Amino acid sequence: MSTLETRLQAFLTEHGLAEAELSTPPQADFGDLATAWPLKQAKLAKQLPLAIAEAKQLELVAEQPAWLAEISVTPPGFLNFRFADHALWKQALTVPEPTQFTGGKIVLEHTSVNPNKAAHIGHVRNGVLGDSLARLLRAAGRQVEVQNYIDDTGVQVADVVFAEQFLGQEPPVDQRVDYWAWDIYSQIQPALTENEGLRHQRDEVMHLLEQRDPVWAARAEKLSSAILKRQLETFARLGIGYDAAVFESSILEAGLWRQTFEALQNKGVIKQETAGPNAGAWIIPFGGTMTLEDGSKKSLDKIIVKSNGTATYLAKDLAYQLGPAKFGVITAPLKYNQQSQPGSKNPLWSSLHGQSQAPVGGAEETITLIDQRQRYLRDVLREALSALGYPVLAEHDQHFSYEVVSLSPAAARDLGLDVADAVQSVTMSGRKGIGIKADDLFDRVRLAIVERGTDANAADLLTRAAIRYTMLKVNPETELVFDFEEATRTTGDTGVYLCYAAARAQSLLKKGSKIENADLDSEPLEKTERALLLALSRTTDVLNQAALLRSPSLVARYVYELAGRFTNFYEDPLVGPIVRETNADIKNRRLQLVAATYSQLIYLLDLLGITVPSKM
RNA sequence: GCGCCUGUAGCUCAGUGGAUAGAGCGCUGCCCUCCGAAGGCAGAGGCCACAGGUUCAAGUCCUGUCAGGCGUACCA
Repeated sequence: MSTLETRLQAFLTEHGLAEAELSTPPQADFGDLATAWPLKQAKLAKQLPLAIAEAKQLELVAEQPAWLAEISVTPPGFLNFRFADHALWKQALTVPEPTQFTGGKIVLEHTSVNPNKAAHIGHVRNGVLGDSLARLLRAAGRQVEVQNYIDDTGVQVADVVFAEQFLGQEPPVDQRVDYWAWDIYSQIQPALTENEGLRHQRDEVMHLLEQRDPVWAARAEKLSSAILKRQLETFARLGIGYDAAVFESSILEAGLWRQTFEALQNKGVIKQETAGPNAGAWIIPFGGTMTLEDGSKKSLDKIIVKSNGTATYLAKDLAYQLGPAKFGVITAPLKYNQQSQPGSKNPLWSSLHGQSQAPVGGAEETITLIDQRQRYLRDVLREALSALGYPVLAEHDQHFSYEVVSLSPAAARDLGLDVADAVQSVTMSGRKGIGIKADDLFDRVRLAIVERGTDANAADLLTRAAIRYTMLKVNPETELVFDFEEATRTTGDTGVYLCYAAARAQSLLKKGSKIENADLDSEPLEKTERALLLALSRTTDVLNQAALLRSPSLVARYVYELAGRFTNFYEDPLVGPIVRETNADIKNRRLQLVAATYSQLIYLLDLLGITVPSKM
């Protein structure tokens, strides 16, 4: 069914206002939607905008459809439209559903935390955005496969495995392995920076991992598997699961990197430098140099294989992108094992020592969700795809970029850091061990919720709601300055408030008598009633916009608005208390509004991965 | 140097070229003998970083300046 907004747009197009853009008027009494079309036309038509508006008004009123109650004009030349209440009712009581998109499979990669440390709040932003985007795209009819890429052969894992040997430390039994690794990883960094010999040893470890040396590969696997297990549990607390875990080691073992390397050579995309600063390395030649502040010069070519023979992150990512897990233009077999995953009924296809075929990969389109620092690398990757002869695939690879999470000075001090007063925010750094671990945050948020007397099950769900909403309500391109006081808040513009609104609605429905065939138009609506009704009727339009822009944040902000409208209605002395209303028609229509609000809130919150506890 | 992102209330953030720039927190007052006070109402608080430009109309678009962050690493 077309929405009221699209019907109005079509109506205007029929009457020569094809370019009319609709917006919400600043005051509800002007109308439900308005256009400034007459103002735009004034110069072209050489008439006063008000005159144009009034002429157009007459023309439109002559053919005014039943679903429009009023077409009015306000200075200096706005055309305003008010929908008929019965049309709003019809729209609001229809289950919202975004327009269905067509297209092949989307492989959406998110989370992808290095399996060498505990997940921190920056990873949480990634996972929440990714999981919510997957839900939104699926609601809009797309087939989405969510992959978690496990970089188990990279330098970060090498660092911890090496540190484990070098520092002679074993993961203690009484401590979480991901927390232990977090500390070990940052502890080894200064030594690696200062001591070149040590660095060489570490590089040798990395080389052995890449060559799949049995001893070192086994060590790395033991560690990274244990850490990954913890990370999956962490994300499960937010209701985040995956369709597949694709391991870098399996990509190497399947020979995908070797094939990619050959293709890059054959197509002349890369070349080996014989002289200069990059001697011995394989590079994508961009040419040119840049001059640093100290006057020294640096090559702008991008290294694919280091002079010591190990591949860079970009190289392995290219093999992943081209291989069967994503676009599948390089067809070495990649096999999987089916596993259970925490907090999800769906199985997880894991490529680690995979043994069977699985319905993974074969993407028409890929979305890679990584923070904006990776922008340049994603651009280079797309350029390499193009150069290899896959310009269409390059276009079908999208980078969903978001800004990092940094720490407020208070949050940084909370970690024991010495922060100057003038500092605005503190960047997290895994290498320095500066950051807030996801589970630590969850525990603190949960504690704040439990302190209000919430039972365990509800507290878990509310924690999830609070965290997810915190990450979603902010525009992804805005740096998120994290603060404990704000994150643990249970009032105001929070996920808890959204759940509260839904819980109130549900409780009201339990107490109110059964909704019969109410005469919805028997008495005029109160202002807050109509504002709520109007919001309910707009939901499908908002979802369409959000799906088109691939913006879960848009949904999040709209849910807050909807919850606010409901609260205004609920608290309105002209409306409540509803269950004591004596006029049956009015009571029933109000309960009808509550029912619609409740089902829409549940539906929208589910798109955000938020489940409302029935009691809180 | 070059490239990308961001400058909106004390703080954290919303804001389709359109009408009187919004929310939460914090601050000041109110409101539970009535449907869940994790709520609501009212108030104070804004040269929308700055300067030009485009436009009937600019927080929004363009140019420049300033400030912050990030990238431009044989780290991912």
